[in-house]
Amino acid sequence: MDVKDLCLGALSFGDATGYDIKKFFENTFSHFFLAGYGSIYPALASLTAAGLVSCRTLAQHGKPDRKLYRLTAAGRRAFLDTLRDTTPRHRLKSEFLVLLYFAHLLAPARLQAIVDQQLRNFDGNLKHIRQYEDCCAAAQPLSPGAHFVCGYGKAVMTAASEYIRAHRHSLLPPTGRGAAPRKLIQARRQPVHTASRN
Amino acid sequence: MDVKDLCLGALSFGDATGYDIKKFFENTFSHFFLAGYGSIYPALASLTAAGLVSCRTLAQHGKPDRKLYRLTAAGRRAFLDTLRDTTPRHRLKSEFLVLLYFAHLLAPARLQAIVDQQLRNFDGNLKHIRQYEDCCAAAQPLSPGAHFVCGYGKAVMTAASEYIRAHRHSLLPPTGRGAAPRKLIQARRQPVHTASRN
DNA sequence: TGCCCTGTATATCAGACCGATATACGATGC
DNA sequence: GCATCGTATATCGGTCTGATATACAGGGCA
Repeated sequence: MDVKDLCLGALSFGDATGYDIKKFFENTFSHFFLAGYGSIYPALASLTAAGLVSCRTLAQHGKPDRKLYRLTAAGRRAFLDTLRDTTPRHRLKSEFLVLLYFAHLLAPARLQAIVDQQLRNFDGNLKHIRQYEDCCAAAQPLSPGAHFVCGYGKAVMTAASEYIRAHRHSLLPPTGRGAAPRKLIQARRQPVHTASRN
Repeated sequence: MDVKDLCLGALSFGDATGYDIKKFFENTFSHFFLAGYGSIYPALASLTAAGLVSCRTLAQHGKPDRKLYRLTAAGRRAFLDTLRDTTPRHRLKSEFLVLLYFAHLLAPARLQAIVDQQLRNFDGNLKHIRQYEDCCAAAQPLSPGAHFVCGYGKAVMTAASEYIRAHRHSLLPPTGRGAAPRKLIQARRQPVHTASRN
């Protein structure tokens, strides 16, 4: 199950350009799967070469041509095969937790900043899911699958936030009154720099 | 923050071989960061070339030589810099949730098998974390960071399991008595095939 | 008017990562 | 006697990541 398969899945809901597909991933899969243009465009080229999608080019004034992709019969079959045969993985990669594992090497202010930032990220993601649900539900009821994965995201991120809020204090040194804690590492104001994921 | 940095972190607890480092990742970071030999050995080679770790070779009878790596002063500094400067990411990649999003294209039996397997995976991971805590705590108390990330893993995976158990029924078609649900995709017995991650 | 930023839309590229595979041998299990 | 597991190294093709390039329309703003 790679980006190619995900593109087939996105196209199973209707024709789309690479740009649209990325939008779809961001709206729909943001909390459990993301792909950048660097994955999507090569994937679409490869799918076209394999005859799993067809492509027609729509000229535009000024802007680059839109390339509208459509699932072929073979593509639809290939996607169903993937759904049937994939052994699904489920994997977290968290530099946030790595950093906290090394809490003993972090300055308290830095630690607090990291934790606060992660809580804000969870809040943002939760808000995004709620908006997605509301916005889609306005058009037509969410499919059971979509509803389930949104609920999953909300449940897990809410639990994560609660755990962090309840236990963040345990990461700080015991703060023995006056026992000035050595500053191991200076905290540094960080530009909020969200990775671009082009 | 890449595998190189994680290797520096692992070596901050003492000298180790590439093999040891992988074991360390599996024991300690399994639920939020994993790296295979294909990442670790090149990383160690590159760190050695950069002077951030030193390496001495211990001959063995029969088996390949052990290459024991040690953090240099420069390596320790580089690691602390990374801890101070990294903007931590936190990212889930779940084919499991992708599959469930497309529940409408899955045969009910397949759906059940996927969900059951994921619940077993969570159970296994939870057991692993508990064992790690018990086993380490026997030697010396867990560091606050280690304790926190273990608790995080347990909280999140418990919440995920509970959510799945509570809502899995919503993924099945409304099962109108006798309204034989079309079998869209046959379920297929899968060899339990856990990815090797060499 | 000029300037910058955002949104639409394509695409490439170096570097990192993933998972499979190869090699080798001792010990353990059946 | 043979298979499997654990120790220990390493490479490799294929994929993914994140930065960057190009190009123009439209809106905000001074």
